[in-house]
Amino acid sequence: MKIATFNVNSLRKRVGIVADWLERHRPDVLCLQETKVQDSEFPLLALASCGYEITYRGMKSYNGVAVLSRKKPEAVFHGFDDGGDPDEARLLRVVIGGLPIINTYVPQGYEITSPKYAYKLGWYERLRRYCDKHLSPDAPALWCGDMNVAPRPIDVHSPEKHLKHVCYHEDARKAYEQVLAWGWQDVFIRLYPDRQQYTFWDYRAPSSLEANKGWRIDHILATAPLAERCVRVEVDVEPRRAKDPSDHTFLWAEFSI
Amino acid sequence: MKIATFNVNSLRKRVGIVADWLERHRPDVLCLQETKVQDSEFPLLALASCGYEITYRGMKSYNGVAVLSRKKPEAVFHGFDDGGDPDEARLLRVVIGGLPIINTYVPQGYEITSPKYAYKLGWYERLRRYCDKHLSPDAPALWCGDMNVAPRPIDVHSPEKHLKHVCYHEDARKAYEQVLAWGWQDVFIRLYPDRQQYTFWDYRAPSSLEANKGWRIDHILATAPLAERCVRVEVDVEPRRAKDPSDHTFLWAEFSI
DNA sequence: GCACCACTGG
DNA sequence: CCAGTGGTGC
Repeated sequence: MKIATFNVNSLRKRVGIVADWLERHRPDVLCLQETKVQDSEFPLLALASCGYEITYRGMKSYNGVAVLSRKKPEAVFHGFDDGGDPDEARLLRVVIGGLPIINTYVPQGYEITSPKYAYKLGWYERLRRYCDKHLSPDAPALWCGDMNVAPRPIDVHSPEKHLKHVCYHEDARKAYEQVLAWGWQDVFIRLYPDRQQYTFWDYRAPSSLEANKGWRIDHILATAPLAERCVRVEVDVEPRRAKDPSDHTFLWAEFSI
Repeated sequence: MKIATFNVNSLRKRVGIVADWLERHRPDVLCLQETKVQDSEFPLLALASCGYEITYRGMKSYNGVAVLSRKKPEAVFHGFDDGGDPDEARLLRVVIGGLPIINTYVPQGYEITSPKYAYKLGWYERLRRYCDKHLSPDAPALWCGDMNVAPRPIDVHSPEKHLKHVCYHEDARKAYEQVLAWGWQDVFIRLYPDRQQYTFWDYRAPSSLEANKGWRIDHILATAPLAERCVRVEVDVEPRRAKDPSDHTFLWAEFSI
């Protein structure tokens, strides 16, 4: 079983990249973030020939998540159900062949002094409670997405420069780790604890890609019984080097199921 | 001698189309309108390999004219010199090998009830006086550009529907004809009085090109001694069918000199 | 840097 | 429909 995740940074702009990647890699499931498209504008037609079931929830301008799967999900859940703030099309949970899969686009947070950062930290707390409510750490489950957190120094270039960055600041890493403590294992770290491999390179730093100044902020996590069966995890850098790329690239994991 | 004109509708977006066309057609002179680029942003580098002298005057957002010529102009004049309103980078006169060439992007006029339309009509009056002042109808001279006037019924699809259109309204045609009366001959009409051939197809009408619902509003005119030597005039529709086209296409004329 | 938005212009 | 502008977000 092959699972992939990709922050597409506008699906309408990147539908060709996504279709090409699906053709070549044929994952069972692809989680997309930052589709940036309202449901009424979702490019279903351009993806139709790929042969994937498509589950999506978007809004105008910002955020938006989608799950493309070879099998039709038997259940679909949109957003948090905690009665709190709307989650702005950042969370999608599907169940496919009995396996729950959570796809998240976690708030970036802007600056550590910003209310947006407090919202990010709170979002992780809500997510921890969401896991408590809907999943069991003892049963197979997956959590994929753009977490906007680089969990370790190795996961960001020049970590010492980014101690106050919203994606590396202590509080953000702790908030993220608190969700992991529920029962998630990062399958990349599990298989390759010493490997440095980024998934995101900022458009703004002109040579960020050439100089490999990136961040590992997109992650695939699994509960213990599934994590044990993870046999391979890869970042495919090629789409980041393509014409008109997203600032992120694809991360995928293979499970012996 | 081959002379061409093209409303490029943003030179920065169309620099590839222009360079390709120059390579294939090698005109002696190409007049461009609606370059929509400030002089400081003019894409000189992207055009450098074509081997043309480049004369230009632009502004932010709107208008902008340029002349590309195989020979360096011995004189260059920007705008009207009548002490009136600034001409907004709509008029450029060069002298190349002794031949005066005027390149104009005539105001469109918006609506016939608009002050912009009055400005258009006045612009033609100023242009007539400009010809009086700087040129002789008895000496070779060229006037090329987007005139925003379809002079005859055959020059617009469904003329009866466009009687109040700023590019076909009686007053606009009269204002244009008053400049012609100074001593200009439309070389297209001169050679092919019955040919229907448009140079502009609106982006907004989705099938304007497929249904050939266009306008002939780009023109090449010559004074009598030069017009007599015009041997061929063509509209090249191909660039209008290219990817990311301008809404206009190239018009060119060949003179036996 | 590169998406998005709303707006203006033709 | 497709340019341009300025603004926001990451």
